[in-house]
Amino acid sequence: MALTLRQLEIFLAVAETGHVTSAAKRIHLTQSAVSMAISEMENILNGPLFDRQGKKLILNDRGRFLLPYAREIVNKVRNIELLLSEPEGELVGHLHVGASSTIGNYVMPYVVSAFTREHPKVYINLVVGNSRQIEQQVEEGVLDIGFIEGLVHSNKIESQEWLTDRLNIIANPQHPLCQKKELSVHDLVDARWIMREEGSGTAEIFKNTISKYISNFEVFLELGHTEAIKKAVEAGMGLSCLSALTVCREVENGWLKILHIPELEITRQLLIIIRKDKLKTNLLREFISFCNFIKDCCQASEICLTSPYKLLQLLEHHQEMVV
Amino acid sequence: MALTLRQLEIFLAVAETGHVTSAAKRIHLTQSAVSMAISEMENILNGPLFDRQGKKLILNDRGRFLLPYAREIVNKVRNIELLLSEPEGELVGHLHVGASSTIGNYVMPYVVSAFTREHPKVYINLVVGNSRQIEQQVEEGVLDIGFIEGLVHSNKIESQEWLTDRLNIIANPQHPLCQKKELSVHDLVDARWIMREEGSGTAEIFKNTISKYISNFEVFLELGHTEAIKKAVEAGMGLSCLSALTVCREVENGWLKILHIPELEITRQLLIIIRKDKLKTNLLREFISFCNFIKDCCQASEICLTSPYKLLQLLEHHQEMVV
DNA sequence: ATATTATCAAAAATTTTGATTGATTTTTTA
DNA sequence: TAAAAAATCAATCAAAATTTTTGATAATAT
Repeated sequence: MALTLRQLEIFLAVAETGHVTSAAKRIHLTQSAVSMAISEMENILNGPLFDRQGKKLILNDRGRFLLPYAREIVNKVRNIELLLSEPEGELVGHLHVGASSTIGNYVMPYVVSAFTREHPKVYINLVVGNSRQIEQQVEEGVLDIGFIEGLVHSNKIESQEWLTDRLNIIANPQHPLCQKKELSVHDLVDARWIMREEGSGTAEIFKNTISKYISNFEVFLELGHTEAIKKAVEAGMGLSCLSALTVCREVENGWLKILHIPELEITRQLLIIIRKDKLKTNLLREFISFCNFIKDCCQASEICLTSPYKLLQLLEHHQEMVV
Repeated sequence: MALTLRQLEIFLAVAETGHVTSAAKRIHLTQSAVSMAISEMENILNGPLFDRQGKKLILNDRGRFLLPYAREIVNKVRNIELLLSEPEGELVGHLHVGASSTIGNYVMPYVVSAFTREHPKVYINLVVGNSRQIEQQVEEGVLDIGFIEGLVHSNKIESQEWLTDRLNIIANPQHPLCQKKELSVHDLVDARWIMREEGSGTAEIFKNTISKYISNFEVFLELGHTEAIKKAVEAGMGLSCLSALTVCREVENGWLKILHIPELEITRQLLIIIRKDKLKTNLLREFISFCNFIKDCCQASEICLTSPYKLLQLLEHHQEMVV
């Protein structure tokens, strides 16, 4: 690669003015520097780019061919410099975000879409996996930031508390237990349970907790997907226990009902995780503060992010605060 | 305009290798020059482009944002240089050609050797992969041209039809079915099938097609390599279905026989793919026209490229036409 | 006669190198 | 298994090499 950007710039100036001297003035160089740069280019490209008509330099076919490319390339580099070097300017960048399954499927899509709506030049790549995988990829540096349930294992990672998730026991609204007020664990003895299969963190926590109260606790049906479980519960096949984040929309619409049982009020902390030694770019800092804002709002208003619409409401609020 | 093309090149090398030292080797600079160039860029762009993890340099969001632009710009300038600096006369250059497995193993070697025989100063690097990989590398600009079976996914790529491939059902010549004239699908009910294992495009197409006619279609033996399958069929272990390109030599020599079954006449289009915005150098243009010539000849004469010798015959014909 | 381009050697700026330092990773040893 | 030693790597600095730019001059066109 022998051509330089400088040469392309000089070429543009000459092509556009048609004169070496005026081009030199335009880009604050001496006439001699411009002349030499052009002949160097013609050397590199193995042939002339201009027809010399007396004192004028007029593009020949090769020069005409080069012109649009030179323009495009120079413009592109200028744009990039502007975008990346302006610290106060518009936010740009490619952020790699990871989230565990529940967060990744039920929360992050809204967060990501709201954030990119505010910062259209930002591209966010959302990776969904289990908490272990996400943590590992954050540690490796593949991901800039991760959102997980549960604990952090690596000592290279720092975490901060994000939203609090609640495990809800859900039932079809026509279910007999929904009619009763003041439920207790003992009302659940004869219930049929529909749960995620072995390996789900949510299911495990719930089984451990309820086993303390109900000795012969047994799962009636195991399903592989959260959505399938909700459908089964809606259909009245039994009860289940799922993250509030995954069921709040159905609850709002009255398709499912939550059974409040004092002994089984299980909450768990969602965490934001980042490598300790990670240098926070503007973009990353901004994204974190955006997430923290969402956290504050959710805590204050007990709102659950059931729709992009709700998040947008929060955002307007955010805008006001910024202004 | 502070950034230079050199810096972008260096940035690419570091981003792609993840290390300063290996990047330096790749572009024939010292470790120190590379290190300084990167920090100079980070200066110009007012912030880091990499996370330093011990000895590794991993792109951060700003670096990832820059990467595709850097690639594009560097590629563009390289293309322009190549194109404009190419002298008339003897063809020279390094062509990067990719081909999917069948084409790459059974067709391209002949094409490449014939082409370089005509143009001894040309070096061709032939990469074999699956169609997906080849397409991606053509899109990235790693490959100048690709040859694939199946469809193009990227909208940055233009394709043109090349040879037509046929799936042939093959049998040992002593196989009872070879004695019969006028075969139909129903004659295959009791056949033993030897196929490529799960994941082979060819095997998949065939299974889908024959399942329409034979309900309990079952594979008797799965093997990992095309050559192994041919050997097994030659040994009389059963029938198989393979691309005509891979079996035509054995068929010509009488080691295998093709069973023609009207319902199972499966053909598929082989494609030549190139980035839409690729500047075609003399070399690339010449290579494409060479491939098109081969296509025309194969269509006209129903010849299958079973040997370098046959291709040479075609070439003599080509020479005549040129002269 | 004036203005302009091309060319040359000298000056200025920049890129690259070689050597060194400090950190991290891998291998060896206890 | 843990500690010590060796090897590897990135960053930094000053010197060297290279490239770019200048100032002066010759050649050419209006």
